Amino acid sequence: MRPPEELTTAFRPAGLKVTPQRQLLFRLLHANQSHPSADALFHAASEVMPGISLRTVYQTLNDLTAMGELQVVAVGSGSSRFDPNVDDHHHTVCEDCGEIRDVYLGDLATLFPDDVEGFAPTRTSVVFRGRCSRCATKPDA
Amino acid sequence: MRPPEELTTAFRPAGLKVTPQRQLLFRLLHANQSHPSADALFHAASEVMPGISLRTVYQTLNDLTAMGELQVVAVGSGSSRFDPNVDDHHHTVCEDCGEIRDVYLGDLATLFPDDVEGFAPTRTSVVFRGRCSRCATKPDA
DNA sequence: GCCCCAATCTGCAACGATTGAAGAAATTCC
DNA sequence: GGAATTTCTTCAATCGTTGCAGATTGGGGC
Repeated sequence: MRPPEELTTAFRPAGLKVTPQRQLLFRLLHANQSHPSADALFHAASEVMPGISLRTVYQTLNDLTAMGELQVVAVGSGSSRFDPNVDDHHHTVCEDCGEIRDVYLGDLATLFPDDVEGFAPTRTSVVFRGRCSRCATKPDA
Repeated sequence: MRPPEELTTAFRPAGLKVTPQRQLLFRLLHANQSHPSADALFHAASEVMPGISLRTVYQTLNDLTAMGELQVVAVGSGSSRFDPNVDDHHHTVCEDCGEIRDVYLGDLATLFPDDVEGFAPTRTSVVFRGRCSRCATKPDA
């Protein structure tokens, strides 16, 4: 995701308005590595701007995703997580606490088998599930 | 997933009862390669057994998953898809029609980078997104 | 074959995540 | 500063899924 200032100047030509709510969300998302859910972001935003609505958070997240500034990480159960890192990368997911982290892998071009007829993958996503370091050292749950 | 007869004899010792509803679902799921959603399965079951409830379908799917007879495939948006193939395998997902197919990949042990501190993946899932052969030849949407 | 108890079935309400719609408020361009 | 358009908030609705309650049924023991 581009820095807040750049997004500000990118929104206007696209016919989108730059509101205080959006600017706040730009700031909260920029370089955010926590892969927040819409709700997590809503709570973070509410601390700074009480009264902001969850609907606005969803709206802005969708706009940013449509513009290619965000990537949606679907980990399965629960809510979608949003990733301002739109590089070609992958994720680890902690099955205990839900923490998601970015992982960079080498070239995956050779991964897809030759014998799959008529399917040419455009995007490949790899998810590693396990326990994060914090949860691994916790007393057994 | 084991064949219906084996599941029948496996359920009883586990304190689970073998009902007509469950037997039907065993049959509908066995060797089913369509990765059906709960709802799709509900509709298929309803044709054979009108009056069967969606709740029962969910219940049975959850039981089978807990017993390790089914795998849940979370493709992101929409509903969970259930896979009676519990081999170590992966999936292609058609972004047009939602079709899911199984893909067998070689050893992925070397895929996870060494430099990720404190995370040891227990399960790795790879999803290839693109267009299936049928959708690829369709007039542009 | 019959009984009894535990497990299951159905129907419905409730839940979490997300989106639709309407009216009030704010932003942008001139 | 003003008009037009977008966006904000609020509230209801949707979708997928689960919780609950009461009626029903499978199945081991007799």
